[in-house]
Amino acid sequence: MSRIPSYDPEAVETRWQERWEQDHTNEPDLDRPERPFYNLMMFPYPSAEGLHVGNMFAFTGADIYGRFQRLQGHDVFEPIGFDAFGIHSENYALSVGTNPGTLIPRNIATFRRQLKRVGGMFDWRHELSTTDPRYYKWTQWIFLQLFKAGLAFRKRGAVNWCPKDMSVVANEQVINGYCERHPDTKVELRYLEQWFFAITRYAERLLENLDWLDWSDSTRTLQRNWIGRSEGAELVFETPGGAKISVFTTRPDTVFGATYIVLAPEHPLVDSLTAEERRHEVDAYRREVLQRDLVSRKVGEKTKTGVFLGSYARNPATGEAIPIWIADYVVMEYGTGAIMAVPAHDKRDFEFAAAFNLPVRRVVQAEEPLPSVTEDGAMMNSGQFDGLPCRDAQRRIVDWLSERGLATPEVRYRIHDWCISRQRYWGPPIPIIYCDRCGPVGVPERDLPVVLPFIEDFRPDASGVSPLARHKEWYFVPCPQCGATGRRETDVSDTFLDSAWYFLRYPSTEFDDRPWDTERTKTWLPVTSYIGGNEHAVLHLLYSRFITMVLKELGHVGFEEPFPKFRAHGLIIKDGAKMSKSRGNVVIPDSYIRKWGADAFRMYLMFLGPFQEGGDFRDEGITGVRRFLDKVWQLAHEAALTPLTPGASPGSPGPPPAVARKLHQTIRKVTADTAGLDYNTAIAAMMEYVNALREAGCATRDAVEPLIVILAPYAPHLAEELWAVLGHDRSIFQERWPSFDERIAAAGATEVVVQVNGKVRAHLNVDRGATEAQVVERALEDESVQKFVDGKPLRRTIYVQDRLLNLVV
RNA sequence: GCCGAAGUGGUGGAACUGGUAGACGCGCUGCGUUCAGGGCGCAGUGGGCGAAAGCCCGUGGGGGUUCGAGUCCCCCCUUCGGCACCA
Repeated sequence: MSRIPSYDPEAVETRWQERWEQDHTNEPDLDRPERPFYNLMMFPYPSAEGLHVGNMFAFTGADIYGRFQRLQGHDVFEPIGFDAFGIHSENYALSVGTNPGTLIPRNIATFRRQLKRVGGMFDWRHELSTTDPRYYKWTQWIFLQLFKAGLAFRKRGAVNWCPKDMSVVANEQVINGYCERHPDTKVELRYLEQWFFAITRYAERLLENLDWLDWSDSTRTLQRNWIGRSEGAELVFETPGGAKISVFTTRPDTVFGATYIVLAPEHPLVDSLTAEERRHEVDAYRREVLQRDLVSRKVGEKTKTGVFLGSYARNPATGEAIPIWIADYVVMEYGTGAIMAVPAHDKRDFEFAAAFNLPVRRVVQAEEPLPSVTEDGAMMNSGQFDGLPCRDAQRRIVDWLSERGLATPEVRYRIHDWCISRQRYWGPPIPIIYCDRCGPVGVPERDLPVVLPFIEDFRPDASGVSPLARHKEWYFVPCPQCGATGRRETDVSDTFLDSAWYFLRYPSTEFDDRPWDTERTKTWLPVTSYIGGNEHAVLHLLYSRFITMVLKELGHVGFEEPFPKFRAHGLIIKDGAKMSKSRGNVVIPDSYIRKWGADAFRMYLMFLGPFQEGGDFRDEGITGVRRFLDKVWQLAHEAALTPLTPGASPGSPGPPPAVARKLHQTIRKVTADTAGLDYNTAIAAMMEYVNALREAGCATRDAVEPLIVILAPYAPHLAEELWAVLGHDRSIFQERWPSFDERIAAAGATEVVVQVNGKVRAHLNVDRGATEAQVVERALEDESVQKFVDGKPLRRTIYVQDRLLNLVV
C-alpha cells in the first residue's frame, strides 16, 4: 500500500476552494430554484483581530447544516456579510487615530480570506456590508417608513454622559459609575431628545408568536423574560387637592395593606404635591438622584433612600390618608412611575418602611414571617374581602374599585421603546432635517442615501453634539418642505437597525432601485433555517422580528416572522473560561488550520461538545479527528484500487453482512444526528464505522463511498478529493445523500441482557423476534443466572423485546 | 431576589419515549515497529477486593416511586447564562 500518497490538507483544500470558485459550485440559481433553502447564520462584526474561533464554530455548524440540506436535494442559498458599523469599530478607530472607513475594508478583506479558508459554502456574489451606502440607503429608507407610519418618534430619554469625553457613553462603558475610558471621571445622567421606535406597541404580538415559532426553548424563554408581561391593575389614589396618582400593581388584592405611596423622583406630580416646608429637602434629594448615572442607580440592592413630600393621598380601599414619598427605588420607566407601597407583602417596600418607620399591615394570611409574597393565603384586614383566597380577591377588588372609577385592569411590559439614536460618528445618519418652520422632516426618498461624510475630525468635541455638526456643508441643507435653511439630524442610528433587516437584502444585493426584489423575496423568505448565538437572543432577534412585523403591516413583505426556525448554538470556552483578550486565552484559528487543515479543524470544533451547548477547546483534542481523516484517506485510496463491484445490480454480494449492517446503522444515525445538529455524535458514529471497516479489513467501494458522502458536510474538501480519487468527475455536492434500509440495519442476531432482580447477570445472543418463553428458557440455562435465582420460584418476569429480560425472584 | 440550563472516569463527552452507565475521542500504561524521536499497529484503562473466575460499589448530596432510575417526583448543594429596586 505504499502507493497511497499521504494526506496533505493544505494542497487538497486550496485545490477545491479554487474549483468551487471557478465552477460556481456554491451559487444557486436565485430566480428559478426547484427547492429553495435559505440557510442563514449571524453575520460577523469584522474586528481588527480577525475571525475568532467562536465565529468559526458558529459558521461551521451552520455550514454543515447547509451542505447537508444541499445533499438532500435542496437549492441552498448560504450568504455572508459584515456588520461593520458601530461603537466597537469607532472606539478602535479612535484608539489608533484612523477613520473607521479606512480600517473596515482591511478587516473585511481579512475576514473574507479566513471565511474562504475554512471552506464555507458561501455565495460570495451576494456578500454585503452594512457600511456600504448601497446598503444603508435602505436602512435609512426603513427608518423613513417607520417615521411616516408614526412608529418613529422623538422623546426625551436618559443617557450616560461623560464630561471628559464630551459624549454619550453606552451602559456597558460605565464601570461603577465611572467612564471606562476615563477612570477618574464620574458619568452623569443627561436627558436628550432622541429617536425611538414604538416596539412596545408590538409587545403582545411578539410574545404571542413565540408560542408557534420553531426556536430553541432557551431563546424563547429569554425573549419572554425580556418582554416581561405583567398582568395587574392601575389604581387611583386621590389627594385632598384633587390630584389623581395612578399606580400600577400586580397585586391589587393587597390594596388594603398599602400604607404609603412612592413616586419616582422624576414624576411630574412631585412639584405640585410637595409641601412648602419640605421643598428644600425634596429638591436636594432630586438633584442628588439626577447626578447619578443610569447604571449605578439601577444595579444591585442598596439601602433605601427617599424623602416625604409632606402631603397625603387617599387609599381607595380603606379611605385612609397615607403619606406620599419619593424614592429612587421607583423608576419612571416602568408602570406609571408611582407605586402603592405594601410593606407587609413586598420586600422592597418592607425595607423602605423599616428604614423610615412607616406602618406595616398584613392583609394576606401566611405562615411565613413578613414580608410575605405568597399568593396562596386568604385575605385578612380587608373588610368584606376577609377570608377570600387572595387570587379570587384580585379580581373582586378591582371590580369593586372600578365601580367608582378607581381601578382598571392593566397589562404592562418590561420592554421599552427602542432608542435608536447614537450621538456618534460611525453609523448611518438618521435621514431627518430639522426646520424651524416645519419641525423634523424626513429626507425625501429620492435623496437617499444620506451619505456619512468621510471626515478627518471624527472625534467628539466639547460642543456635546456629534462631530457631524461641525461639517457645515453637510449640516446645513434646505428644508425639503419649505426650502428654508434646515439642519440635518447629526445622530446616527443604532447598529442593531442595520442587522434587523440584512437577511432581506441578501437575495437582492444586485438591485439598487429597491431594498429587496418582490419575486426573490417571495422565493427565498422567510429564512428557512437560522443558526446563531444566544447573545443575540433578545436585541437582534427581537428587533428583526419587530422590523419584519412592521414591514408586513406596511405591505412591504408578505410575512411577519422572519425566522420560523431558529437554533441557538453554544459557546466555546477555553480552559474552563470564556475566551477573552484580557484572559489571554483567545484561540486564533489560522495556525490550527495551517497545521491540521480546515477539515480537521471544522470537525474538531464540532466534535468537542454538543453544537447547541458548546464546549471546551483543548489543543490535544484535534489529533483525534485528524487521525480519523487519515484513516478515511487510507480507506478511500484502498477502495479506489478494488475493482468496481456491481453494486447497483440486484443480487450483488456487497459488503459482508456485519459491515452492511453497520453501514446502514451509521447512515441512519448520521442522517438523524446531522438533521438535529447533534454533530458530535454523528462524528462518533462515523468513527465507529471506520473502526469497523478496518477491523473487518473491508475497504471496498460500496462500503466506503456512502461514508464519503455523509462525511462531506463535515470535511467538504477531503470528501471532494476522495470522491475524485474514487473515479467520479463531478462535485460530490451534486450527489444525493445515501438512503438506509431499516431491515439491513436491524438484521441478524441481537444480544439480550438478562437481569435477576434488576442486576445484570448474563448476556444472551438471541435471534430477533424470539418469544419471552424462549428467552426465559435460555436464560435459566445460564450458570450465573442459576446462581442468583438459586432455585427460588420466579415471581415475575419482565421482557423487553430483543433487548432485556428481568427475572424477579 | 427572579427566570433558564447543567453537575457522569484522569479528561472532552455518549446513553432513543425509564431498560447493559462510560459510546467516540484525548490522555495514560504495556508490548511491537524504530539508532532515536515522532508516527503507526496491538492490548489494557471507573473505583475497591481477588492469582483468576467473579463479587461489591458507582452518574453533585439526601429521600421517594418502580421489577428496574444518570433519566421520573420532593428537598438541598454547586456551577454557568440571562434579567434585575419591573411594583
